[in-house]
Amino acid sequence: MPRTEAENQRIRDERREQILQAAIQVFARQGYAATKIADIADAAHSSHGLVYHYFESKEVIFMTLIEQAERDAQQTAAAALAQPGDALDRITWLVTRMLQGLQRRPELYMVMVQSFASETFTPELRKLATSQAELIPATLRRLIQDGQASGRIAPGDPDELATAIFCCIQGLAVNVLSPDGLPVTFPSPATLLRLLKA
Amino acid sequence: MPRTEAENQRIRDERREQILQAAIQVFARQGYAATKIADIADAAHSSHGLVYHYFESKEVIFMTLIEQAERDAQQTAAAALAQPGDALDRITWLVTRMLQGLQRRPELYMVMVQSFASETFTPELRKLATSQAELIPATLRRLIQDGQASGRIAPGDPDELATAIFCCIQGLAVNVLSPDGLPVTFPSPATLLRLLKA
DNA sequence: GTCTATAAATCGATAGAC
DNA sequence: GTCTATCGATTTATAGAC
Repeated sequence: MPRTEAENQRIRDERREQILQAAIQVFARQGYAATKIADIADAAHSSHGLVYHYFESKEVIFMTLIEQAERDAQQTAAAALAQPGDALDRITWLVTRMLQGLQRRPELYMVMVQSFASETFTPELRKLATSQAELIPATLRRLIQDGQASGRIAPGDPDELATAIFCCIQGLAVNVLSPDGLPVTFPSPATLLRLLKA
Repeated sequence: MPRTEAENQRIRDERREQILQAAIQVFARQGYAATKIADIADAAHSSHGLVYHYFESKEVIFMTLIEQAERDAQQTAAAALAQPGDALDRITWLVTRMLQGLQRRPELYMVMVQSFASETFTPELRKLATSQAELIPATLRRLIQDGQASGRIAPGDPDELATAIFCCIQGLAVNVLSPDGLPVTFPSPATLLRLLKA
């Protein structure tokens, strides 16, 4: 009794996702260049031939992950702006959410960091990475300006403050995934938001 | 007329240093794994054969740079603790110095980040990297505790605060060197130290 | 749908000429 | 002291069997 087409489709979808999940784990910890297709295949419990059956190249796999991360970031940014309350409430929500995301899935943040930290990627990927890298800081900056206008956030260059918060998040991503790194003490949202305290 | 031995030595020293400086530029921007010996040779205006005349392997070059960065960090940490004034003055000095270093030589910070951000290095190098990665946060933590004891620094988990400051520095290193990154607005020391404001 | 075998290209490292 | 030529190992990607 042959498999139905629907079941084949399900198997393919699962395998593809399995490979992507394996890839993000390895990319985040070894970096793109140091990651071999065989590493991804091993982590996905498949042969390396199968990886090429589902993806054209190593770069396409990475690109797929970056696109995924970008959609995630766009949703987060939009949700932050739509949050109830005033600007400070929205920033608090945004920072809290990113810190949570960082603890739950640090790999996603780490591949984003890598995507715009290396000169070796194709222009296409770099363009995607940089546009993404600007999204969160831009959102933060805007909210900080709003909060300063209403007096709930202390004065100071919004650009500096947004950069400080964003860089802290990125630095955390690097540290959490550090192989033999001692356990990182995550700053609470409240701690980070001291930067903005009026 | 043959070259004197002293002159030969000078030539060798210069070449070696030239290769190291070329290497740190390339490593910081492309990452260790993506960097080819040929890239370093090109940047140093030499052949790749010559690079191997001065260094055993690619890893030894990287290791040499990390050791250099580690000595630098140790001196900085020691100097911070020996600074006049109270704990807050010392932290201010330390943060200011790191931010300056980051603007003058971001490559040094970037290779440090890379050294403990990847699983692919030898245990020896990893050990060096992690011990270094702990040095600055530990110094910060200690100074924060001192400052809190004397009341000049606001209460709060010293570990969280030290992590936040340290991660921000590291995140900045990544962003400054981002290839097509828009110019990064460096937070001033005062901005960063809002985290500690009593 | 999955695997093994292999082709093709790349890169770290060495040898030897000048 | 510096370079070019080359070896050898690794790795991306493909072809074909099951």
